[in-house]
Amino acid sequence: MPELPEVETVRRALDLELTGRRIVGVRGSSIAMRRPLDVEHLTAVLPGRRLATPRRRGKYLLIDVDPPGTLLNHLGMSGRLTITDASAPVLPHTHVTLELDDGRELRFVDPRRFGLMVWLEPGDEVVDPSLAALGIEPLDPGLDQRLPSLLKARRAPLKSLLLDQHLVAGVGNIYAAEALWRAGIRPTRAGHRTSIDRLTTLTREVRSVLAEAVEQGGTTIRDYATPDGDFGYFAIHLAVYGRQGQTCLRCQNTLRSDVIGGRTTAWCPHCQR
DNA sequence: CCAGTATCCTGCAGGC
DNA sequence: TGCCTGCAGGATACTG
Repeated sequence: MPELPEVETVRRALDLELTGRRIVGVRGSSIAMRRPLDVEHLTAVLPGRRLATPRRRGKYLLIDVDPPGTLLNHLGMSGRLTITDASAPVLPHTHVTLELDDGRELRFVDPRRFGLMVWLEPGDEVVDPSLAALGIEPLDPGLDQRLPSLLKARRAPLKSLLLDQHLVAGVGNIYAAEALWRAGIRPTRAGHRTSIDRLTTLTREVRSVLAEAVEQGGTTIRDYATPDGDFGYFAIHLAVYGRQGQTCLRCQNTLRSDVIGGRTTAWCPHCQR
């Protein structure tokens, strides 16, 4: 579920709520996830350390602690992080709970187990295979300069290329569809058959749709980071995602949907060329 | 190297 | 009502 804006929103909420808190205990059970979850290991290393300001890379959350080390998290499709009082009921599929020194808990819930929570020693970050392979950070300067030529060099559909985390890190199925609609480009169009001008437009729309979504999440974050609440996910007003069969907001034609690279993609056949 | 497909897992909506 | 199927906002191993 979560794409870059949702992960960034969670990151900000964690920073606001938990930075400076000390971890006093870890609960959970080891289980197969995208990488094996090793709760014994987490229990061995985390207690006594304080939460520092978390970082984000693509859709990965890097929860730094002091003394230094990092809890690497990915929410997959169904993952959630919640801050609760210790007395709050434990949801099904709660895999890891960090007990904090103020009586609250940070819980990682992930029914589908496509997510990830692993410990990184200082220095592990640069060699971690997932992190090391990530492409451009879409909100960093340099995206405009680098992404169009990367897309131009590939023959796959632009929709698939936007989802490739090795090229640009953080775009998922929703925001890829939205950026293509904003740019007026059909999602099946091959990278190498698109002009650099249009790829530049697409690149700008990728950044703007992500930035807007982050902004919207950021403006309401305090309401969501309530002590017993989830961090909500924020979707900006969506023009195409999930709207197949409905009217295009730009040209009033009917939006359709196709499976591209195995992922359902809604788009407008009239104004996306 | 690149492009495309299968796969991991659970929950839920929709059809019968 | 219950059962079955397909699909879900992700990443990656594998095939050709």
